[in-house]
Amino acid sequence: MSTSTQAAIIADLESRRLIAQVAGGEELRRHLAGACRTLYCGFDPTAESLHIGNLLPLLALRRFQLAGHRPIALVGGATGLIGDPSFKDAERKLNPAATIEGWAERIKPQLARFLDFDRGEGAALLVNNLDWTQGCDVLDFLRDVGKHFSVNSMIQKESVRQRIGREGEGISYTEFSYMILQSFDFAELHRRHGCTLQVGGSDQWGNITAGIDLTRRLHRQQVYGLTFPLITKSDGSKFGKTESGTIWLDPAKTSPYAFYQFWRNAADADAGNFLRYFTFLPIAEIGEIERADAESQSRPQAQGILARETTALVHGEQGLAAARRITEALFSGNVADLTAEDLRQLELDGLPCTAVTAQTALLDVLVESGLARSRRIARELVASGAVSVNDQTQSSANGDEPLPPDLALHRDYYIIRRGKKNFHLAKLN
RNA sequence: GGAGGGGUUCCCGAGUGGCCAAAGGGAUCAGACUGUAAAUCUGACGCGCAAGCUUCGGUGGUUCAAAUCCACCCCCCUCCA
Repeated sequence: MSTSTQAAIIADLESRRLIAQVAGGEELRRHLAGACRTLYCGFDPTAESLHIGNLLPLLALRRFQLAGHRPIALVGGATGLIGDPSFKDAERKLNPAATIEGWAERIKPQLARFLDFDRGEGAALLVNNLDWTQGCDVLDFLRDVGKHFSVNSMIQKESVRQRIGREGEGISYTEFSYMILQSFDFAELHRRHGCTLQVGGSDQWGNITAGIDLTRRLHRQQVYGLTFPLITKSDGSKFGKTESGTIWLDPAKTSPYAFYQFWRNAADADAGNFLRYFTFLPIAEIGEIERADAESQSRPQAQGILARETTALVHGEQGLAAARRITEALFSGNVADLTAEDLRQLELDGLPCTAVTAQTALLDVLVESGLARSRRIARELVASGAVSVNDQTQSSANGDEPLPPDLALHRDYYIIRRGKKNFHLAKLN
């Protein structure tokens, strides 16, 4: 690995607009040049799977590794027990320790998937901060670590200020201590593995700088920090959520098809940035895509490329193939052309499927499939012409009728559609 | 422990005895226009085909009638100790 590559990581991140804040500035750039450095990013187990909000830092670790550095993915088995209060407007309820532990175990392989653990001096590491926090003696911790923190400066941090200053919500001592734990992680990773850089979302700035301070005080060593920008959407809505909720990385929770569709539906104004943030395409190529889309009067290419790249990254070529098969079948084809095999494959590929009988009324199919929340809503949808079965728009008259048997594709399947892009398979049995 | 302020439909937030399934905003859904985009416009948004039924932290009470009044309880916030 050449020197220039290792140093170029910062320029690459800059060109992708991935740098929000840097602790160390020019010094960090020099530090990264010419040697394989160790950096880390933490991921708390707050659910049974990571979600696309975690994708940006995860991919960044990979970018650093590709540039010749050594990434450490940290699972917050300990910090997950406490809960990060940063920019959260309310105290969160504690989950049982066993739950957190289970989540941590499920998250590990998701982290591992993006990193290379067999790469000589740059080989990635997967650690759990529970390993050095669990047996920690309270008195020792307060004396050796706590003494380095000033509550005065802790309450100044922007990340917790709203919880302390404003009316409405307070902050427990538990959550307030989170910063100390995360700081200790950084210092400990420096001691154990020579880690000199922590990266994270910009909401982590306060925790990262606190860790830099602690490492200096504890080990008299200069370490660095770098944060990524908060991902925003052009319309101001929250990134990473859809009607159906969070976009997870676990294919059992968000199918590759749903994942693909999420990206495919990115707004024009966001697509370019998302390509920079979430793919490894060269920056010049991304610029070219943007230029072409801006000039062309027809449908843009960016979203399709974005969806293919990200889906392949997270779900592999097989997942991508499945996602594209479903997309092809539903959006560009004539469903009548689908073979029995195709339909079976759609079900296997993860298109949601519900079993129905020859007696189930359309309204009930809509409710059972989750396409409508209640029969009353289902009725409304049908009345407004939002529901189609095998490409045939249904009218109110059909609501209480079962799906006509002669309409079943290959005697077995119906493709139920609500609105423009919500599809569901109904299987006759 | 003391004093004060609160808990309303997914969220924010009005409502202080009937006109309340409950204002307004947001989110969401659908339709129109499009390109599976954005913006815009229209409609829906507790459950029910309907009659009607079930909601306003919990329980019990007052009343012809309660989200609104009373009692007790639970939870949250602020300040003091």
